[in-house]
Order: sequence, then structure tokens, then C-alpha cells
Amino acid sequence: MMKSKAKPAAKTRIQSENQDLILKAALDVFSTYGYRGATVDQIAAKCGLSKPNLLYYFRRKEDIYTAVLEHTLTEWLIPLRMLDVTNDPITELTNYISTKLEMSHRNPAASRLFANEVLHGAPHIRKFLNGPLKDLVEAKAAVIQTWIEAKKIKPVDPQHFIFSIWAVTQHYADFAVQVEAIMGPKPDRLKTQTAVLEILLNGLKISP
Amino acid sequence: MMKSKAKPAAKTRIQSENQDLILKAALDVFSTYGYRGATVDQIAAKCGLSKPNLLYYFRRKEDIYTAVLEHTLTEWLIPLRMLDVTNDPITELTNYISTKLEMSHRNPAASRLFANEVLHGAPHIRKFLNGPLKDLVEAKAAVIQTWIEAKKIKPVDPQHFIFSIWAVTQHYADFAVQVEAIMGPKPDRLKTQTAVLEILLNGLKISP
DNA sequence: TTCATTCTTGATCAAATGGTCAAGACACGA
DNA sequence: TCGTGTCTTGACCATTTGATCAAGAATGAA
Repeated sequence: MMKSKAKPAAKTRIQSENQDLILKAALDVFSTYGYRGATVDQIAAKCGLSKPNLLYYFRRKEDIYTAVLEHTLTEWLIPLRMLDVTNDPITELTNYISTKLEMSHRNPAASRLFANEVLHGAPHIRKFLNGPLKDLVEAKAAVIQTWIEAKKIKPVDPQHFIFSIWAVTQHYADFAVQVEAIMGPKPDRLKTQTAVLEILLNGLKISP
Repeated sequence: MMKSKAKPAAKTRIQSENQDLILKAALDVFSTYGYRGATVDQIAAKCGLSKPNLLYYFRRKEDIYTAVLEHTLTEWLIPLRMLDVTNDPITELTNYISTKLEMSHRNPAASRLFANEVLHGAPHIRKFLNGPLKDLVEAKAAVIQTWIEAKKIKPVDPQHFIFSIWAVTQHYADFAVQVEAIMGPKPDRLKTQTAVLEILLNGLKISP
């Protein structure tokens, strides 16, 4: 007898459990080895499923990659969305930068997955970059511009300022190996946060 | 009759010409597709040599990669080495940041090659990071520290400041696709330079 | 020109890898 | 317990790809 549920493929318990397992393992493997460097066998081994079983849930390797990438992207922009023009800019930006640093520390794999994708020309997320991302950045650049016109912060190019925040905060995830080679293992997170906030907000020129 | 030259393998004209061709093509291909993503066939095709011929000059794929990576690393640190404690800090740092931006623009492939290597755990250049790079950064951090103690610049953590410069400048090469998706193609280089210098040197807090 | 050395490549191999399939094991509502 | 649909997998396939090799072509010093 046909299952009563219609097309929209309701998930069984086993389905959601295993898809979750797969996505977790895939994030790990893809972020470490890149898309081409990762193998389906690796992902399968990491989550304790057989390769054919994994390909039962995601028909192609690329489907796994796309799924884990999209899952990552949605969370990635939440902090930026929260930038609120009605609040104090220094408070808001301090909070945004701190949150980004925190995210990079808590989930460096996600940061690296995204970095790797963009580094190689963003073949899977071009539309995301040109659409939702561009729109969001323009909206938030407008927020920063508002603060500038209210003379609450110095006149800096808002878009480039957003790029700088991304660059610096994600650097601590994407280039962690380099950072640790230079600073020693487990660099002091508080020091890092203080330094990054100091640099991005205050610069280093002695005030005239 | 034996060639008069001894072991140290003197290069013939053809050798240096072809090795040069190969390294140029390899930089392109490796930086675009990553180590695992790049194929020997691609590199061979790009420089117009047959695959066996390419493997006549570099026995293994990894040898090509190592060669092009080392070739890149040596040039990469030249600007930082030039940071001179006896000069004016703002002049020196402005110059360093501008040069790094310039390099990222002129040779984004080199930046991406390096980024990709570090992103994936720097398996081929661990020793370089722990040795020469660490030493150089410590030396130049000391230079910045000297400027701080002379009250010529604000007290920022020198190492984190160097990281920030790297992060922001290389961002424009490594994440070029993203930058162009948001700012449109061919972003104004002068505007970028002005903004980056403004952010890293001045910050955006209104002076008290 | 001679000829030892260097350079070049078509053919080929073995391993890795994405993906398929049919058959069987299991879950769970009736 | 039964039976249908879901889940699992060993075996297998086709392609890609790094690497080899033997044989031939080009080079250039004497």
C-alpha cells in the first residue's frame, strides 16, 4: 500500500539521523581536503556508513557538497543581518566583529569550506554571491553610511570596511596553521579579540 | 664522450626554458584548482608539452608543486623584510600595505596558491612556517614594538597587526570573486588602497 | 659530419575513485 | 506476525589520473 504522504518526501527518523551524520562528516572532510581532494569513501568512513549507503542519501558527491555548503551559508550571514542602524555603531560593530571571531573559532571548518569555495572561483555559489550576499552587503553598507553621515564614525568606505572585518576575522580560522606556527599553539583568544578590535576600530595612528 | 661537467647538473638552454614554462603553467593550474584538483595533463596542455615530457623534467606531480610553491614563497616575504625601523613608521607601513596590495593584484595566483596550501594545513611548508616565517615575523614585530615604545604609533599587538595586514591585503586576491560579485567587476584599485590604508592605520572611531 | 647526450612521446599500466545494481536486512504500521 | 516500503551493502564497472618505458628525434660539441 502506498504511504499516505504525498511527494514532498517526508523524512523518516533514520533519514534525518543519517543525513545529519553525513553532513557533519562531509563538512569536516571537504573543509580539510577541498572538493576535489575529498573522497566519498573518506566521508563514508568518517560517519560509519558504507559508500553505497551514503550514495543512497545523496546520489552524487556534488550533492553532498552543495548541501553542506548551503547549510553553512545560511548561518554564516546571520550576524551581519543583525547590524542595527538604530543602535550605537561602536557597540554594534564591536559586537559584530566579536561574533565573527567567535564563529571562526568555534567552527573553523565552516570558514575553510567557504574560503576554499571562493578561492577556487565559487563555482557552486556564484548566484548566492551575486544575489543575496550582494544585497545584504549593500544594505549593511547603507547602515554604516548612515552612521558616517551622522558623524558617529569616521568616513570609511563601508563595503571595504565590511571586507576588512571578514578578512581579519576569517583569517584566524582559515590561516590557523600559520597563526599557530608564529604565535605558538592555542593563541590567547582574548588577546586576539582585543587586538583585532583595537586595529579595526582604532587604527594605530597617534591622534593629531 | 662524457660531458665535462660534473654532477651538479648544469642546465641546458632547453631545460631552463621548459622548466620555466612548466612552473608558469603549474602556478596557474595549481592556484585555480588546488593540488588535488590540478592534473598533470592540464599543466602539460597549458604549456604545450606532452605529459611524459613534463614528467621528464619533474619526476612527480608533487615535485612540480613543491617547486612552484618554493619559488613563490621566496618572493612573498621580500616586502616585509624591507620594513626598516629607522624610518618613519607611518611611511613604512603605508608602503608595506600598498606593496602587498599591489602584489595581490599583480599576481593573485601566487596569493591563492599560498592560501590554498595553508588552508589545507600547510602539509608542504610546515617547516617554512615554523622556521623562517616565524623568525621574520618576530623580528618585524620587534620593529613595530620599537615604534610603539618610541610613542610613534599606538600600542597595538605587533603580531596581530601583521596578521591583519596580511588578511586584508590578500583578501583582495583570494576572495576576488566575492569582492567583484559585490563591488562589480574591476573594482577601483585606488579606492581600495585608500580604504584599506584608512582602515588599518586610522580605524574609524572618532577621536575623543 | 659524427655521435653521445639530451629531449620527446605513443602506448601502456596500476591505483584511485565516483557511481551502479541487485539482493538481502531491517523497521514499523496494520 | 505479516508485508510493504525503507535501508544497507558486497561486488562490480568505467573513467580518470599519476607514472613508466622503450624507441625514436633533436641537439650540439668535436
